[in-house]
Amino acid sequence: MAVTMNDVARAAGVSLKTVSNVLNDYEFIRPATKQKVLDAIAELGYEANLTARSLRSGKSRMLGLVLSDLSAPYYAELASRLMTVASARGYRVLVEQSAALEANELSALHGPFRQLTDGLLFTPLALDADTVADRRGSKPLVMLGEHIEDPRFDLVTMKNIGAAQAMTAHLLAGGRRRIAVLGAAMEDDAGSPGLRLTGYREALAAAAVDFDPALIVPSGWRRDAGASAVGALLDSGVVFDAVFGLNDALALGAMHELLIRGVKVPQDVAVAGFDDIDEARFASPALTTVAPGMEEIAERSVGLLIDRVEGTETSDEGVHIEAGFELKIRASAP
Amino acid sequence: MAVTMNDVARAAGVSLKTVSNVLNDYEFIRPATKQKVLDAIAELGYEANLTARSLRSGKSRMLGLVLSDLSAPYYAELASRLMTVASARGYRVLVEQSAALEANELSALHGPFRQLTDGLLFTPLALDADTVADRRGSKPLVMLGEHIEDPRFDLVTMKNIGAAQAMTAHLLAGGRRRIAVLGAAMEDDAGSPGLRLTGYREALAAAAVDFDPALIVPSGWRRDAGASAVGALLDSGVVFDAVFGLNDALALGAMHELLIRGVKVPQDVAVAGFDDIDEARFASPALTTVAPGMEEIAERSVGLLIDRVEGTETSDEGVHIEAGFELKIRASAP
DNA sequence: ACACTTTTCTGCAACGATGTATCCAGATGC
DNA sequence: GCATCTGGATACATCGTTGCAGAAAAGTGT
Repeated sequence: MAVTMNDVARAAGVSLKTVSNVLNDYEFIRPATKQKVLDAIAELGYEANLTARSLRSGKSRMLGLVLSDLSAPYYAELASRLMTVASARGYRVLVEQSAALEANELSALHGPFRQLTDGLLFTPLALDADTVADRRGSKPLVMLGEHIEDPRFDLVTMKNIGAAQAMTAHLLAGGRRRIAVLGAAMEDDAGSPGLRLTGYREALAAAAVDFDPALIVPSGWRRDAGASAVGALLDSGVVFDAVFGLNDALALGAMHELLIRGVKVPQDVAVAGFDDIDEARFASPALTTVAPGMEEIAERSVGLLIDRVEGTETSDEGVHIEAGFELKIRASAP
Repeated sequence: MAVTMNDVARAAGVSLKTVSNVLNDYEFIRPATKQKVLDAIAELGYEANLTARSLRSGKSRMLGLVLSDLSAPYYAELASRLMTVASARGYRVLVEQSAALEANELSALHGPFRQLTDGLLFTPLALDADTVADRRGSKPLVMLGEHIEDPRFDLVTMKNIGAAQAMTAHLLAGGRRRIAVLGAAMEDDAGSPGLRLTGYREALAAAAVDFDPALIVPSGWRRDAGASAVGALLDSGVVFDAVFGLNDALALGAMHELLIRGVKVPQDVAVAGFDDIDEARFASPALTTVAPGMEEIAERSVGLLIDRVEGTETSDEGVHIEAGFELKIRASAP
């Protein structure tokens, strides 16, 4: 059916292996021979069989991306960029959605997904460092976005603490004193929510503003979670003059609920988010948020992973990359 | 390194082929033998090598999804659902972004991407039917979302015309008479923009409202395009009392621009969109839009493609599925 | 002309699974 | 008692590549 290397070899009057050598840029081939082979390839329309190549070589030129939910705007934008960067280096990205469930994250690390890829970009939400470290096999793994402080892993992340602190400081500078935080559990110390909450507390401390646990509302990270979290807060009668959503979707959901209930943004309550998804710019009012250097994260994480896969990067300790951030001050919290 | 079938065979004291037979549910195996094999598999932690299986069987259990840009919210939500549906049937989805460029769409149809997958879900934006029909190989292809009227292809789409007509009728019923349309070129007849524009014109005709070409603004389909399109319209001095964005991102960008410029939504100008992405519900004001049956589209397109791949669906003519739609009337155009 | 490198090309085995053909043992039929 | 059948297992070839080792050809030095 399909044209194989054998057909090309026959057409070019050389051995099968010579065709392989041409395709793999083997050094010692006479230009004339090479040309014969290339001509035969062009004439027959030969395409290398990637599956066979992959079986033989053990490489698939695919990178795995494990995240909770591709429909979340931050992940969608990140995935899109990661694919573009990977593509430029000749790799494809295979996405696996974990729904932030431990079982799914485990199966992504251990199951067939791992086999199909040369390395993994992993956003752990349910698993802890030790569990991840126990994974079978030894394919490269780059942690993404989450801050699992562990020298065993490569990590590309953002300045969660610093950025949250800067944003909180901005809200404080705007005269806000009762800043509600949506999306973090109090006790939660690892992962983005905990880190961002830490940044928030540091900013409060620096400004000598009291920390009030009543302002901390645990919730999911989607729009509907933000809406119901802020709704519950309003219902509870807790007074607040700003809302810091630990991601943009959350913040936008919260802003929607505030406006629905007649709370003016930013006059009554300022709203800030985190991620700077495209949607934030076009919200009404436009959402003040943290741009966490997604471009940089995409480029460096894919770059690092491919370097690991190809053996270019060899350091024993995990490489640790932290992208810079930028505050985007917009109408929702000027 | 990895455990192979051979190791299992040795451990179980049977032949390699018997292990294969157990894994492939071959009928005639003594329960005792089967158990021995299963025990050995469990003990050694054997996992079938998907690449080898794929080389031998010619199937990869991967479906390709070609779309313009995964970061566009509609596509992100669709891709997420498609993956979930495919996963339930034991397939993975490999995404390829075309950026709506002809070259990329062609390479998705002809290049290595085709090889890696058992079938394609294809959203053609640049290619026409004949070009697609010319593709090499004969792997199943299901057209997605776009309405390429052609019996050669399977197609899962939405009621573009009917839905646009219903939405326009709704705006007319609300007393709007100067409804601007963003995202369509006048002459464009194929594809979603053209079809939705047709629905718009039909609704105008049914209500005996004159069609004014000045109200039709061609533009891209992203938020920034919507913002600049409506900005240009305002600047041009054309009078309008409603905006129909041919997708939600566009409509939301437009709404943002209107509000920025002090135009009241919906009092001065009503805004409607198309797609019902999650963001629409939480916009301020919430966006009136068309829910195009994405759930149904995801389920039926993946179902159809897998049926083709597995040979369950065998009709010679392209199967044609049209999902139902629903108007979501919200505050932006009550 | 001979030994010795270096360049150029080739054959064979292997990657890890599955399809086809076959073989063996026991049951069945007459 | 011998041919026939069927359930249960196996051997071998095969999918389309690449790694390894080595052969053939070409160049080098004396």
